[in-house]
Amino acid sequence: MPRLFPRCQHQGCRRGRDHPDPLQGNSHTMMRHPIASLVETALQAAAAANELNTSPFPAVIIGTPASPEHGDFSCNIAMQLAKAERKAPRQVAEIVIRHMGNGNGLLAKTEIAGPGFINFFISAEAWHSALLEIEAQGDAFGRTSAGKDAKVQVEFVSANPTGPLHIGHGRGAAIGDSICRILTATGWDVTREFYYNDAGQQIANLALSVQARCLGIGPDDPRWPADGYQGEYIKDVAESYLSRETVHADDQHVTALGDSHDLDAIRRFAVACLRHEQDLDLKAFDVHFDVFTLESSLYSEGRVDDVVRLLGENGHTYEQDGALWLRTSAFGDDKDRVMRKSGGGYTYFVPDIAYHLAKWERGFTRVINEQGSDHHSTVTRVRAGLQALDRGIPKGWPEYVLHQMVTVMRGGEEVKISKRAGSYVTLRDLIDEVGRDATRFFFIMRKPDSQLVFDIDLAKQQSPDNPVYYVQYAHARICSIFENAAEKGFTAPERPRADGIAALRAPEEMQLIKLLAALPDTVDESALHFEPHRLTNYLSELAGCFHSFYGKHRVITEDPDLTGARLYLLKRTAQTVKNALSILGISAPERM
RNA sequence: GCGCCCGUAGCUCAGCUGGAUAGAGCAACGGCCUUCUAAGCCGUAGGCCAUAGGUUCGAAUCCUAUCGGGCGCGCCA
Repeated sequence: MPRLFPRCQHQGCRRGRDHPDPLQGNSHTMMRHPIASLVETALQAAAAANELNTSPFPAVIIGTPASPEHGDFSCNIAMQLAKAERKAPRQVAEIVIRHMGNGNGLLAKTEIAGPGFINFFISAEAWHSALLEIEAQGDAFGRTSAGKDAKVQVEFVSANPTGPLHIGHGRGAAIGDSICRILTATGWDVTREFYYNDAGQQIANLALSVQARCLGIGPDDPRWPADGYQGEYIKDVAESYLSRETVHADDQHVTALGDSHDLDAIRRFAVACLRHEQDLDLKAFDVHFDVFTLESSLYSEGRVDDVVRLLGENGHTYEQDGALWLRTSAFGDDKDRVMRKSGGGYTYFVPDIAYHLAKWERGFTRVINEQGSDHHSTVTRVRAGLQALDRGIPKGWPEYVLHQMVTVMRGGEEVKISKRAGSYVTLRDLIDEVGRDATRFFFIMRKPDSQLVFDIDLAKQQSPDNPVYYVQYAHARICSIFENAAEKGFTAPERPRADGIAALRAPEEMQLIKLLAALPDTVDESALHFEPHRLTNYLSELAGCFHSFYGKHRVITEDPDLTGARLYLLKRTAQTVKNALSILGISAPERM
C-alpha cells in the first residue's frame, strides 16, 4: 500500500518519518550486516586511496541471489556507482574487492559476476559458528533490537459492540496481533488498543432492537425497528437484561435494570454484553489488549468539543445547509465532509479525529491502525482532520494496514457471511471448528493487501497440504527423533565437540543452517512492512528444508560425531521453528 | 464517473524497499515405508508475470494509459 506510507528521507529506508532504522545497531542480524560493514569499509578505503570519488556513497544493500552459484549474498553497489565513477561496473567491483578484507574468516570467497555483482560466499566455519550463536541466543533467537525500545501504538479489531466478531474481524485480529508480536520481537515498546463506538446511530439501533425483544417484538412484527439487528444473540441479551444479570466487559461491570422502558440502561447493558462476548472470542484467539477506548469517553471528556472548536478557530469549518462542514478537500480529500449534522450530533469522523489527537498527545509518534479495507475512506479523512488541527502532526500519521476481504470456503462452496441471514460464520465458530493455531496461521498467511480464501476443509486437514500442520509436524518430528536418540543413549541436546560441528557438510545440512540464520532478517523485514505472511512463508520453507534433510539423511547413525552434530543441528532447527511460531502466537507441539 | 487494492502455472499464492535462467504448495503424471512419525520424501510436466507504452546498465517490481475483479464513494460507522 505505497500511497499510505510516505517515503522516509533516510537512504535505504522505506518507512515514514523519524523512526529507528531496522538495520542500524542491530547486532542480531547474523550475516547481512557484517557484510554490509565490510563493503562500507572497503568503499571508505577506496575513497581514501583516491580510487573512488563518489560522495556520499549510496546505501549499501546486501541482497540474496536467486541461484546458489551466485553465492550466499550479493551486492549491487558497483553497478550503482558505475555511472558517477565513469567506470565499468566490473571495474568498480574490482576496486571494492581489492580494498575489502575477508571479515576474520567470514568470507570464503568473493567474486565479480554478471553485469557487476559482487557475490559473497560465506565460509563453512562461519555458518557452523552461526549455530553456536543461535544456541547462545536461545528463546531470544529471531528477536532483534531494531525498534530501540521506541513507543508504538497499534489499534486493531475495534469492532463495534453490535454483534459477535465475524471472519473479517478475525483476519484483523490475527494480522494486528501478529504485527504487535513482531514489533515486540524487533524491540518496539508496543501498546495494543481497541477502540469502540458506544455512542452512535448503530448503537441506538442496537438498544432499540434489544428493547423490542424485551417487549416480545420480533423482526416480523410491524413495530420492529427499521434498522434493527435481527440476530438470535439480541434475544439472549434481552433475556439477560430482563433477568437483571451483571456483565463484565473491559474494566467495567454493568448490572441490568430489567426495565424495558429505560432505553439508556438497555444500551449500556447491551454494549457491555456484546463487548463481553467479543472479549471471550478474543480470549479464545489468544489476543489481548492493553487499552480500551470508548467513543463516549471522548464526548464526556470534552475532547470532541475541543476538536470542533480548534478546527473552527483554524478557519477550516463553515456552515452550509444547516450543517457544519470541515474543509477536508484542502487536505487531500475528494470533497468536504459534514462534521455536525443539520439534525444535530457529530458524524463519526469527528470523534475519530479527537481520538487520534488524544493518541498523539499520549506521546505516540508512531501509530498503526489495522482495519478492513472497506473502511479505507477514513484514512484520508482522519489525516485531513489532524492536519487541519495544525498541531504539528506529520502528514502521513497515523500509518494504516488495511486488509482485504475474506472468503470462506467449505466443501468447495463459498459460505456466505450475512448478519441478516442465519448463515453467520463467527470468529468463534471458526476457532471452535478448525482450532486456534490453524485459524491464526491461515488468516496471516497471505499479504494483507490480497484477498484471502479461507478453506475450512484444508485448515482442518491433518495432511501435508495443510501448511500449519506441515510446519508444526516438523517440530514434532524433531522432538520424536530426540526421544528416539535418548533411548539409544544419546543425550539431547548433544553439544558436539569443538570440531564435531564441522561434520555438517551435506548440502541439505548447509541449506538448513543458512535458513536458520535468516530468521532475524525475516523478522525485521516482516516488522518493516507490517507483513506477518513473510514469517509463515519462512516457516513453510524451513519446514520443507528440514523434511527434505530428513528424507535424505539418517540422524542417528553409527558415527557418534556425525550423530552428535546432526542432533545439534536439529536442536537448533526445532528451536528456530518454535521461536518463529511463538512470534506469531502459534504453538509448537512436541507430539502430533 | 472518482479513489484505494488486486491481476504471476489449471487452482491458491510467494517473489525480500529495481537485480542475474520467474518460485512454492495443490491438482495431473511417475517413483519411495522390514530402517529416527508416509501428518513425510524424490522426480516429470506446467508461464507472452492482464495488455500497450515509458523510465534505465537492468522491470513481475517504478510511471502513464487500457482491460478485468474486489472494496469504498452517506448529514452510517
